[in-house]
Amino acid sequence: MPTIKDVALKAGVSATTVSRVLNNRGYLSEELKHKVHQAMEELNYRPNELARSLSRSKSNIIGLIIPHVSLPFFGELTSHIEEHAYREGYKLLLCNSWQDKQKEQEYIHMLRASRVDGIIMGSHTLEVEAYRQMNLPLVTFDRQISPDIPYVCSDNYEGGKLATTLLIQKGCRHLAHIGGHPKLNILSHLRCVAFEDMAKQHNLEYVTLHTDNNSFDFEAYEQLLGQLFAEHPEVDGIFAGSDIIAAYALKACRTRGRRVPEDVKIVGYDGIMLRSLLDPPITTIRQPMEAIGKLAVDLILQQVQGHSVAAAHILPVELEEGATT
Amino acid sequence: MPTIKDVALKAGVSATTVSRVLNNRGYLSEELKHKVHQAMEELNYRPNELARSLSRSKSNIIGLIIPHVSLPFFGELTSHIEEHAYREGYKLLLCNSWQDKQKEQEYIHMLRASRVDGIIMGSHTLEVEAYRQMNLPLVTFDRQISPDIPYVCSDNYEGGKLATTLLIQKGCRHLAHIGGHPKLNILSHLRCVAFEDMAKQHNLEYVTLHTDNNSFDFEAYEQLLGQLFAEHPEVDGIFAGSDIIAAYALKACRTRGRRVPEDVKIVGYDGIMLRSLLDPPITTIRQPMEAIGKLAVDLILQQVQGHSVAAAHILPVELEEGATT
DNA sequence: AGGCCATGCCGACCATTAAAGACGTTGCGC
DNA sequence: GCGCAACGTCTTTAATGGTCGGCATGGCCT
Repeated sequence: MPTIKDVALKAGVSATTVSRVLNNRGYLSEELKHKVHQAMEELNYRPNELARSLSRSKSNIIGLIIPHVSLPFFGELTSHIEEHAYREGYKLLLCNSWQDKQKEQEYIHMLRASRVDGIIMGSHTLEVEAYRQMNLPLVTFDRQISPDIPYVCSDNYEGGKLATTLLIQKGCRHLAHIGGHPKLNILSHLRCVAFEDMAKQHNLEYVTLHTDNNSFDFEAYEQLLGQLFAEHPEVDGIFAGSDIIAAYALKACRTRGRRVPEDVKIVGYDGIMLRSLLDPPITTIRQPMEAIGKLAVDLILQQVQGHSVAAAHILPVELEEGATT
Repeated sequence: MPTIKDVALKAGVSATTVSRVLNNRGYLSEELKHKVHQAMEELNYRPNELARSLSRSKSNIIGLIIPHVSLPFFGELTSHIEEHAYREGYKLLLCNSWQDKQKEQEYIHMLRASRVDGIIMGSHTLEVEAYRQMNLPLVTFDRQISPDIPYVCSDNYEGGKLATTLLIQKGCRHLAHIGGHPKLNILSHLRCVAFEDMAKQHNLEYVTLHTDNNSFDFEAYEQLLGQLFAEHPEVDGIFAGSDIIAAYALKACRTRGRRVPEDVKIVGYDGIMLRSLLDPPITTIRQPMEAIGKLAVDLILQQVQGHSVAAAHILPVELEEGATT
């Protein structure tokens, strides 16, 4: 790989001058620019980003820690984040935490050592102190860590309210909610809170089920649904914490001969693209994933530029009716 | 962020000694090691990977270019690649090419500029020359670019054969294949070739449909299936080029009142985890994704270490029967 | 005395950037 | 018409944070 010196030699100027042409800094004659550009092309030169990063103390890399890219929601979110980051001249270092405390901590260390300019956290298993200590631009998704760390999330409460209200309005009298995260500091838990509030408000019976570990285990979902139908056969309305869970609910209904939406109505959450391959299409609360991804990147960039940013960033959700209600 | 000098000062030794402790080089007394480690901990010191990379001319970063992480197959593959890379001390820079020529080229430039140690390509829209020019450890997935660039793929022909044979054996007489990539140099096209070979061998009628652009457009799949059922209502066996396409096929059958598997049988390809949320579970040809991911990483590492590697790496597939056959 | 062990010090090196300096030409004020 | 600053253009030097090799310096052991 040619270096700046090779270019300098070929163009008959000093390395600094090449650097100045690269960055368009200071006084540069047209002739010189041309000469240098030509030399760069002939050598197929690309400036070494490692050296640039070291010199400028800025890597233009954003670290992304999520539970797992292969989860549809996080896959889509990652796509959007990557796209906006790239558009702004940033690269994305991907880390799958598997929702594991130790992995998450290791990744944080690794990203700090790599001098990433900021970290977007979609996985949060650690204690508050661990995040505050890292002393780096940070944005979390769906968790409020402390008043000075910005977070992005969808309007979880409103989403839960919309979903539950729809079920009630469509005539459901025995409601159930199945969610993934029982932890209170995870904002998605507000979906559950809203569900319970609505059910109480309408004096309806309701059940709430959660996976006990903080994971995204597909088998756990199947088990939970089995449990739900065994213990509460009267349930006629399910608000699922994600579209994936909704898909399992749909499958569980079909297996047990419950017709959807006639006998049981189902509402999901997220609005992942893949729901289009389910049949019937599920009703869901759509999160604005693209906006979330863009905002997460922007909040990192603003912090990088030294601006202070607001803590709460709650984006609106939208009810999208399919054929399961 | 503290530097090696800060650690040296705190421990009362020279920076060289700290570097020696870091890299376990030369003679080091236990006492010294302890002293230095303590200083590092107290300062929460992490060596600057940018500086190390620059100095060693090795970044320990692998670039991954794929069409899109949010496609389930690539999401899962990415997960495995990331996991194995991390286990070997490598980081992963993620690039979604959107199957776009220009983006792919830009990403290649960017990754070279970032001095990644190697590139895993799961997206290939460019001409052969573009790949050969990059002069970097490279591994491609599902495409043979040239005899000296190693590639990893599943046994596409065998997979196509297994799928088609199963359909025939189960009594299908009017076969159809729906695939995504009509390009011949993409190895997954062999699935289609095997399909046609088998159909001919058994003297059966068959249709082959492809999306015309080289994309993964979900709507195109739906359209294609509509076309298939309109023009060839007699079709009773579908070999889909992916599980996603199979899911759409399933949906299309249901919409049109064709029972699966009684009237139409369906076999997919890939074996993505998400197929477990489909109902009925689809029969599929499972690619060993974890092995593919691991191998791709290993092939990069071997090249990094200067070993020459074999070109072809074809991993076995497995037929997994669900309830769509 | 010679060999091993443990550390320090110096400088080159990686590729690039930032700040300051050099140098010939002009223009301006007095 | 002389001194001096400004100007445009490029170069020199130092810094970024770490690695690495060589060489020097002791102390301890045999």
